[in-house]
Amino acid sequence: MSSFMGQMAEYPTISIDRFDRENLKARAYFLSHCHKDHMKGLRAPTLKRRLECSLKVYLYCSPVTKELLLTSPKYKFWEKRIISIEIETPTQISLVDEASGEKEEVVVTLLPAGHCPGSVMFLFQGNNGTVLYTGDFRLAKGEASRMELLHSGGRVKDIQSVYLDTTFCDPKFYQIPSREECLNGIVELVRSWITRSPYHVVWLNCKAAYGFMWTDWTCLETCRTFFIISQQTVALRSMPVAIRRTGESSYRACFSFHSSYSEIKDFLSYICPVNVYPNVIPIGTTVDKVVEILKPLCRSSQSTEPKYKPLGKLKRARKTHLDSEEEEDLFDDPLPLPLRHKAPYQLTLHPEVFVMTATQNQPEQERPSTGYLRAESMQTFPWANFIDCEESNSESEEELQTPASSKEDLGAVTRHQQKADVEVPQWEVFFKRNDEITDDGLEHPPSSTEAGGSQSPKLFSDSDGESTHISSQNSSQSTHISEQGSQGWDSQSDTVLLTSQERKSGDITSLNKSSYRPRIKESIPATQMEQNTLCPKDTYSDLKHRDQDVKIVPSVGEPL
DNA sequence: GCGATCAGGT
DNA sequence: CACACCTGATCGC
Repeated sequence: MSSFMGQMAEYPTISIDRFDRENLKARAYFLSHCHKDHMKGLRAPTLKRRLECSLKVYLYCSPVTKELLLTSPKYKFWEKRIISIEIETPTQISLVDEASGEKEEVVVTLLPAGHCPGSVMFLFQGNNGTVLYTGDFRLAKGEASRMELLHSGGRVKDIQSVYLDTTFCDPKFYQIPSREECLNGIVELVRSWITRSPYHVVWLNCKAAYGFMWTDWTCLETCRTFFIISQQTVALRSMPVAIRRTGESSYRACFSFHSSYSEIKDFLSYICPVNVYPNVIPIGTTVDKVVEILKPLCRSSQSTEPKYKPLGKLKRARKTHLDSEEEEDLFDDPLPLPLRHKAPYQLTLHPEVFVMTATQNQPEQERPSTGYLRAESMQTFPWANFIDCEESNSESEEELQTPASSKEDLGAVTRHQQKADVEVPQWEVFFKRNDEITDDGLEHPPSSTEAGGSQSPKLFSDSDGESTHISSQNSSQSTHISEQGSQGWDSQSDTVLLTSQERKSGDITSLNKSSYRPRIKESIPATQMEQNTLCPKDTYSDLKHRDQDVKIVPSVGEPL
């Protein structure tokens, strides 16, 4: 829970992620992402009144955040007062005091934060120095080094202060399975199930409201948070897959939308600011403890170090305080580094994946195996190798198969897929079923005859029943930017069934491609064009880095 | 009726 | 333990 009060020391007329109290006087508002704890006061009558009086006050955020925010009618009054800024596009903003006319210019750059859809960090540059507000972020080791706009002249920018997401800034969260590890684990688990037959489907039971306002698989994004408990962290460090079986038919994925302790340290030591301010004080720790951890990574604690160091040296220096094993490769490239995001940004996976057999026209006795999904099995599954997949399943997961499918030979999976056209299960029935039993919490499976022929009643059983699901390690509540709550959304949008149709249209590994790929100086969307005026790069005289294009937004009252 | 806050839940 | 919500109860305006 963010304890950031909204204002930064260097630019106190700006308010970020807080919209109450002192922030009601801000000259400009910034929203890093659409999570409620970063939106305090955003729809309060006091702020609404202020907007009506102060016509020059705007809210700046990413295009995705704007869309998400305006999805809720409760925030519609912001519609004409939100200016979306493209990712990685330095944009000049005028901070005007409406009473005195006093004006201050800042350049803000949005950098992907990897926390949830639309989430960004804000990099401010102006007369009071360069400051970085991370919001909530999950960045893998080395990702800061790949952010071009954090660099200038081949080295990291001179950053005065970092306002840092310290949610897991505690050694007990030293390592958390990476996005990629988690994703790979889930993808393999899903693959191992759905490739069995067209009737083996995966039910993604999504409680998150806005993970699914997109329409295809490449946007499997939710804002649910996964995290892991410390004891399991240790165990998982040796595991290639961040998934473990938690019940007869349930799996849990260890994942976090916040950077781990080591990732935080990696990030901060790379940025090496003069000051660092924790945005979050985790329960059980104190500001002092967090600062004690972070301060040594700041410039002020490294008096012997020159203010600027070539990155190559920085990289080597990092190893003195980071006992990391695998960062060699990440930092060997000379700067400015090309953007080569190995790990996708903003790719988040669904918390709960119900794996089940659509047993229409099939006998029902699928039997999920018990115990852990073996890490070794996962490892031996090449991405697009169904044969290996089946071999790995042959023992422990043999019981998963229906009698019908268990009789099939190893090549049957492919044939199944080819036959899917004529044997596709009636997915509508599942959804309908789901709707009907929603209030019962899936406790009461429909009769097999209702669902059509030999439809397995266990299809709708609870997670400990015959179906299988993957859920978070510590199930967390989903994010609803809509004030309507999840009920405000079609219940079908809360669940997604992965079927053979999807398998045909695109390999499941396309999940891996759903990355947000930041582009520098990308073309401006029409909406952006309407709002922002592109101006020559040298118009902002205070800008320290004239080699970068800067967009200027009309923040002083021009009708948008 | 509304918002703020808290407790308890996932 | 930790997130980011949810619902429901209570209180004050």
